Amino acid sequence: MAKYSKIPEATVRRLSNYLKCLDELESKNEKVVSSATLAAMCNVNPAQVRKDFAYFGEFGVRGMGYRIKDLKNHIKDILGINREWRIAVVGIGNLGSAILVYKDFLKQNYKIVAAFDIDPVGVTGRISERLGKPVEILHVDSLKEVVKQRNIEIGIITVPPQEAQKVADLLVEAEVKGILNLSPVPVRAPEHVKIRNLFFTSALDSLVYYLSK
Amino acid sequence: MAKYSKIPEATVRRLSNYLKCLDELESKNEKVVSSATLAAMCNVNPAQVRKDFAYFGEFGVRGMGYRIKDLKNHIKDILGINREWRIAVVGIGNLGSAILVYKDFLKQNYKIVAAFDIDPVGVTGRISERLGKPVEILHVDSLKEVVKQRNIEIGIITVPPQEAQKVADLLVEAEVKGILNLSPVPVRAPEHVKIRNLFFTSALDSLVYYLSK
DNA sequence: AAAAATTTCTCAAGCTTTTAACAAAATCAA
DNA sequence: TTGATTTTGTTAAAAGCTTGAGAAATTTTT
Repeated sequence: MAKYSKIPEATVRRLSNYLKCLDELESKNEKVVSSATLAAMCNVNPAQVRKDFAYFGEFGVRGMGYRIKDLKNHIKDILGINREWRIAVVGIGNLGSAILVYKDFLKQNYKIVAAFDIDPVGVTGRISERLGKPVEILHVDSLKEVVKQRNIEIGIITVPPQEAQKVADLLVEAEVKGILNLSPVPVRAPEHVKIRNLFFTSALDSLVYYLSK
Repeated sequence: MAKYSKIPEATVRRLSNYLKCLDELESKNEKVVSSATLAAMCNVNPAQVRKDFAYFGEFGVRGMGYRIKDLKNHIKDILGINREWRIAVVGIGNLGSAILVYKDFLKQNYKIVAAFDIDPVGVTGRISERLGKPVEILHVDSLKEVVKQRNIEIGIITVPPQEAQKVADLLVEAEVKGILNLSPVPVRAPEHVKIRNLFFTSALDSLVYYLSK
């Protein structure tokens, strides 16, 4: 991991993607995969696949390919997702509650260990009803305290746009390390807190750009 | 628009982002913005901002900057979002219903004109109750027919992973032009149908990669 | 009206990323 | 065991993207 000083951001994105494709292969009981096959699944160049892995070591077997189980572990190690990450969701509206019960998180090492809203009582009934079991939703006022108590490192923002920055500030104050913002406005934080803004409309915008030609 | 043959994908992503920041400026009653200011808001280099626009024409005024209103229109023209895009959402579970009522789509020219589920009756009650108004949810069996009737060009997939590819195939058959896949597995389609896979866990993966160092 | 200041636009240099090509190593077949 | 085949890992070339610097145009100041 010292051989290369800088890893392209695109490589990181692709690693996460390879992982998804490896899951797919594994579910089809494949044991081994070549860079060519994986590349085809991910719409990238086979040389790219090999190069992406080469940044971090030698994971393959020449003449054979990559053992899927091993490769998955290597990628998880690289990404840092071979351990549990404790997450808080802030804003339990439609999107927030969708995230709360999002099955895919459970399979990963992402664990939602707290949910906050400005109206926990009003919201709790609605959510619990929908889930068929009670979910503990706390008032945002307790965010700082609870985030620290529960060792939460990541916050997911699913509040309305006008509240998004305020919540981001709260999360920063509570000393989370990273923020995933799903509200439709960009939020900002000091250098030491990493932010990912994920906008549905941006995904559509870029899709539409390519449709329009 | 003939000066440059190929536009970097990163430029397209940034254009969509500039738009978000311009909205923000406009809401603060700003009329004009310089590449320096916009760059700072978007965490990019000012030269990058100017270059991104230069691909498509001359939108600025020297010594002054960019008129926000004009610039927004230019960007919308470039992206192709200055007209209405008609969308179908398939899979009205938690995430699907969140998307259905997602306020940000309404403000854009993205219009959800159909919703499908495998169990429209069971789901309708739940959704309508939550929205306080009845929402028409159709059976997936009618997808092809309705997509054509209603001139739908984009499909959003929010079904469980094991159904995702099937739904993608259905949408392709119904001749949509593009697909936004929010299910947690990659879906594939023939060349002529554009796909955007948007995975929550991928956003977290890349966030975590940078947190782990 | 002229000078100073500002800011875009353009060009080219510099840097990064991707791709191709090939040597090296392992597997597979005879 | 040997030879043929496969497929990785590596290097270097090619392509692509970002950035800096300066000319050109506009605004602001004097």
